Amino acid sequence: MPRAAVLDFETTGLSPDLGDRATEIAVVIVEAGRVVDRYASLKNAGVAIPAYITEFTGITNAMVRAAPPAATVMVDVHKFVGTTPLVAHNASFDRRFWLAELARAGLPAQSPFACTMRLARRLYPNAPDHKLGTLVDLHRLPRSGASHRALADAEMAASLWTRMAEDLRRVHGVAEPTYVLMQRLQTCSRKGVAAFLRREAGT
DNA sequence: TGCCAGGCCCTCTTTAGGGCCTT
Repeated sequence: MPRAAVLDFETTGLSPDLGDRATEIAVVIVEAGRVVDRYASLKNAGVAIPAYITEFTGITNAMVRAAPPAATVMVDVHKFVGTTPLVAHNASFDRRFWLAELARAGLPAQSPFACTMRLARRLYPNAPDHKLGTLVDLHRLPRSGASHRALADAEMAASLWTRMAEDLRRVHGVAEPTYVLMQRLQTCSRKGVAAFLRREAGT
């Protein structure tokens, strides 16, 4: 399995277009099915965190006030990720914040995104739902740290990504489940998944 | 003025609507 950077943001809300900001970021680098590096930091974006968000994530205004400036963190994490392709659970959410936070810091965004939620909907259509926590429990993957904190959620998404690559190999007979293959799989129609997998397995 | 996410994905669809998922 090729190198991938699994990303998770905690934020003040759902939309950077409405002024929401990232309060924490974590990136877990996976390579050959193993975690080989980690980055995590709270970020001081100079905005207040709504009480319901603090209740949800455990991240307080005092915690982000003591954190490095948002731009500093983005410079660091941008360097950390480099050209490694990105992965996130419900990537459309993290991608919007990734682009918005990089733009605010004056940094270019080049990495592609793959989405563990879209992949899971195709590989595990009968799961009770496709929330990250449900899928982690379904596959009995480890839960480390507090849910709804960036590093714990990034670790869980990384475990899920690795598990999906394993399942492509072991269950579906795909010899080499590359990042690009998984990115293509996530855009298959539901009816097209079986044919795609048969084609990739050469059967 | 008042309201406010957005993209995916299914279906009783495509001249649309509503649930899911992220914080």
